[in-house]
Amino acid sequence: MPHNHEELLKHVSSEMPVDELLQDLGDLFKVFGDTTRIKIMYALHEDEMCVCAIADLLKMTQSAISHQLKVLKAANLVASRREGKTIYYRLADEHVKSIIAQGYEHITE
Amino acid sequence: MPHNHEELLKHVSSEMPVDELLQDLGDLFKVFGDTTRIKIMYALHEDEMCVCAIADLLKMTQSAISHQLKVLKAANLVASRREGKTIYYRLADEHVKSIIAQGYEHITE
DNA sequence: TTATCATATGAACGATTGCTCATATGTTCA
DNA sequence: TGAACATATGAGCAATCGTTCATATGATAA
Repeated sequence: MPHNHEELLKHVSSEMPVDELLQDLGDLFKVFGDTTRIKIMYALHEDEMCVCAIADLLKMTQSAISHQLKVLKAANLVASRREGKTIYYRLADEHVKSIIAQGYEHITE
Repeated sequence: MPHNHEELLKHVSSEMPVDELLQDLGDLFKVFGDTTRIKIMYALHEDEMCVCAIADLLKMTQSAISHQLKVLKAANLVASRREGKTIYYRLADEHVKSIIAQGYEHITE
């Protein structure tokens, strides 16, 4: 007969956040889970940059960068301001830096 | 003529980590970027659990959980110990908790 | 207005991902 | 040894993802 975890499950499931929140958490980290987006966030670490500067820096097309900035913005990880034709992007808040910093710590042990 | 960012790019690129590290960072967060894996890590937040208990908790097949645990283990996010037929998984270190906590803070503002 | 620069966006395509299903491996106990 | 349990794994498939390409939108200056 398979073994029993009723008590454990009762306790653990009472501590689990609701599904919607866990889904949102996954969706947030999914945004961090791409090298291009990580690079963009790293580039914005110190100062705002315009789209074409980011594209130059990463040696990628303007379109690809623009698509990814949209993803980052939808997740509230970057914000932007317009100045004439140019649009400058910056990190939206300090969470971005601390999440990346924690990840960095993990992989560099 | 397109506008110029030479100075900015020179500075920013000097501050960028090497590509391999940025790739590793992306790969790490990719692991966090799935609801099933987030749930598993949350379940292990307080105590170790065996595979079938996790499967019961999440109402998913043993196979699906086992596949995901392999991913988590490859990323050094969980560790395991055997006790007879049963294998117990636990969080590998405190980084898991702090990364999730930072993400949690971000989405709950 | 027209030309040019900066950025955004939609469709399409190849690559990756997460699950299922079937089966293999490993452990215990009779 | 054989049966039952716990877990792992490989193949296959649908769904998602990230890029490219073509084109649209928006702003500025002549």
